Amino acid sequence: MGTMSELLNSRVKAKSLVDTVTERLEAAIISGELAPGSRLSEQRLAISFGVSRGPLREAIRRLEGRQLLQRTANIGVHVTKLSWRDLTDLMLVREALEGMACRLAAEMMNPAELAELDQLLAEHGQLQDVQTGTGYYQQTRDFDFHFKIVTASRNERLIQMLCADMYDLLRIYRYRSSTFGGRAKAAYEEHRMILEALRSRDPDLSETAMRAHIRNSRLHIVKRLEELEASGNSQPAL
Amino acid sequence: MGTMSELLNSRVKAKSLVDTVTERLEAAIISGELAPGSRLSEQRLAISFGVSRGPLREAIRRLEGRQLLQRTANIGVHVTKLSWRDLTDLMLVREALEGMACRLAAEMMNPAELAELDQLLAEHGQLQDVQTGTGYYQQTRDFDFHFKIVTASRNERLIQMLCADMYDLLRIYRYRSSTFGGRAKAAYEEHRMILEALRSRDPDLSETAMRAHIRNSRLHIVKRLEELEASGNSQPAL
DNA sequence: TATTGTAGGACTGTCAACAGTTGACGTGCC
DNA sequence: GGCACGTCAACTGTTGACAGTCCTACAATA
Repeated sequence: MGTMSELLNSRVKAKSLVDTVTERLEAAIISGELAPGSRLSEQRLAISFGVSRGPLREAIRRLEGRQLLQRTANIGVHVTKLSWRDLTDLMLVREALEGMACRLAAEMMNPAELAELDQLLAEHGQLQDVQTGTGYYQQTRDFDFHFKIVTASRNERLIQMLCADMYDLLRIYRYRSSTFGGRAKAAYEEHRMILEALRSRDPDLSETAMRAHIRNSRLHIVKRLEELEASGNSQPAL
Repeated sequence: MGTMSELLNSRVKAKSLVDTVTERLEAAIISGELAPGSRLSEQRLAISFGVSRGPLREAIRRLEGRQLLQRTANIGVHVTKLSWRDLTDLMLVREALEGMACRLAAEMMNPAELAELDQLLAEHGQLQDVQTGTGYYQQTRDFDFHFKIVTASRNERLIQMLCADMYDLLRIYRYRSSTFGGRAKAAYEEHRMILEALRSRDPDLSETAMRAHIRNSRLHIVKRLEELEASGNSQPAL
């Protein structure tokens, strides 16, 4: 990994217009620049991206296949609107997949990867918001931890599903809500337990720990949503 | 479910050319009409489908987003070639997801659905190939059973992932190998155990039973593959 | 006032043509 | 004979234009 040969072997990126448009569009969706549920006009988007409608349409089709966009015939495309129900559904899927990933990682992880995780957690532990327990435990950091574990599973399909598709969808929420906050300390402790399970190379324990962690996160979200709803804030539907 | 209102509310399907082409293309891939790994020419395909290249390209992009096709710039599109490793990777993902689905189903299933499952298994049990234990336990029947359980989970995301994406990919193998055969009786018994777990509404037991079932199936596949390889049949890489 | 019919505009769906790239074949030189 | 180079055909990438559809607004009618 990371050797010179990779630089030599790596092909010059012959990125087509469609590829760049896809990336740009995806970024716009994830960042919230294109609001969920909003309709987007092919013509206007094509002009603003500086490309013709053809490549744009093909980029749209690709994201349509990835469920980020939805098209209704003769009407147009809409940015997929995720309800709160969708979020909890998604978290259940994530619990299952990442539990499996953690199980596999327990068997596949090499010492170097374990050390990386250890250092990552050490850094997290010294952060102010984690120590006080009130902060938000920045999602980026959270994703870092999970990302490393998933990658260690060595299951390409699993990695693709979680790191590419799933995290993208979850990221959408980050910009829309503070749903994830207020659990920094607990999350950190759970991360530590997961690491310990991995270090002991116990598949069952590793899976259990990871699933408990994600389940807690989900339950926390549900609780926050109920509070939100009780306070009259009639669910902004994301 | 299944009420009149659905018929009234359901929009008339205004299927675009792209939609029909997508379906046709998908079917061709799943059925093996388009061999895995084979390159497909846009021009020829467009002519054989009787459409222009535009819609065809958009259909390709969609399947590309669903990982059924892969495109390399300026070279062309290839039907995704799944290695045996990919198959086992896929089965691990399926084990995780369907375990979760079965867990949820244990809580959500209504008596009618349980009765349906019961009848389905009763029919299976009377089939010749199941009784002798040597038959193939037709995948269609197997899928029927799993399909019903997954649907009962009431988790739209899970249903989409398993019933649409995952089963499609797995179906590819059906036409290429007899890998799944020779486990009819065992599979049937496992199905019965799953049903019993569901009937007792025990989430943990239900998940465990389903995961064991899929894990056994995976191990069986691995064993068959090893036999195949030992017999000099140097993995046709599907 | 509520409903129906109609015209206009904007947009999507589709197609045909052009430009750029790739891979293969054949030629010439060592 | 083998290797390098140049040419060519086929294909992909992209564009612009045309046809068909839907939505909106407004007018007419009961």
